[in-house]
Amino acid sequence: MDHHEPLQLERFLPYRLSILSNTVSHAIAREYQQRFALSVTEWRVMAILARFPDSSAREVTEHGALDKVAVSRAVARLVASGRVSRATHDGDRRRSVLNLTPAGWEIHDVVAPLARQHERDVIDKLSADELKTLVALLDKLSPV
Amino acid sequence: MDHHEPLQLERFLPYRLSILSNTVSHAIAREYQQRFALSVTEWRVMAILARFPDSSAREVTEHGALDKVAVSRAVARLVASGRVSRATHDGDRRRSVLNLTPAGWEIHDVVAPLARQHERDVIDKLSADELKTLVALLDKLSPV
DNA sequence: CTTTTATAGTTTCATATGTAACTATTTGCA
DNA sequence: TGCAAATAGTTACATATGAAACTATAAAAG
Repeated sequence: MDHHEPLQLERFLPYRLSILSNTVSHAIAREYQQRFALSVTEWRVMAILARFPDSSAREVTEHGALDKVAVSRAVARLVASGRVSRATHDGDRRRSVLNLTPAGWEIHDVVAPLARQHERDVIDKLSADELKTLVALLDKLSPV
Repeated sequence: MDHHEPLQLERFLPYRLSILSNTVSHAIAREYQQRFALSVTEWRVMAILARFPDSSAREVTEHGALDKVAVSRAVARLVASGRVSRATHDGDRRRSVLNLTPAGWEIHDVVAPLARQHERDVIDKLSADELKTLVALLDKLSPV
């Protein structure tokens, strides 16, 4: 009585996405991990603060779909290493106001182009139209 | 002299992929994590063994783009909990021959449909044509 | 007001993970 | 043969991560 139905992994979407995403993120991470002693989460927080200055920790978690504990820890390390400044929000003393410091921007300005180059390596496998289509499809799938 | 170029995260592909992938995988994992005391890696190994019986540990790492240490540990736990059997390969005593046990198949036959349902929840946001297109685009992007 | 409830963020603890070093076995080749 | 190099897998260590409990502050309700 053998009647199992294994997942067709090679066509299983969550699995495909996971492999692709990990491969790409990992490739980018290799470039900055040792060079700047920067974890993936730390870099992600920096990228979010570059794009959305004056964010609170919670806003960072929302922008990045990150865990709040992970953000708390990454921010602590980034503040300790002088890459991010932390102030208290006027009018709500629970909230933090986070920004890249000049040292943080310096790193950002090196890593961001590396990340862009890696993205380019990936998307160069697609035509302009295909890329447009892919982004549109991802928009449709996005939980947000 | 302020001339920084933050990544447009909301359009940055690696970032989009990572968020989507994490969100989907996490949603699936919630269902089996506590219920079967099964980690994500363990489930992934089980799914691979269901699809590719008699795999060695190395073959599992290749099919799943997983780390060999992660696989070694997951297999150890799965063998300990009686969900996977491990034999030695005839003719190469370094290699293991891994398979789901009946207990492993029982869990597989519960979790696989859950995973499929979650995939469906995601995919249902797309038309049949759109899904076809997405899979084709992912094929193009895939490192393998 | 002042008490309850919600929110921002941190800390603690147990577990997961990655890198590098290690063991065992096999293969290649002098 | 027999020894160097490669391969399968494990172990050890340091670090990362997630869930739950905790602190501090703010908002809402009575």
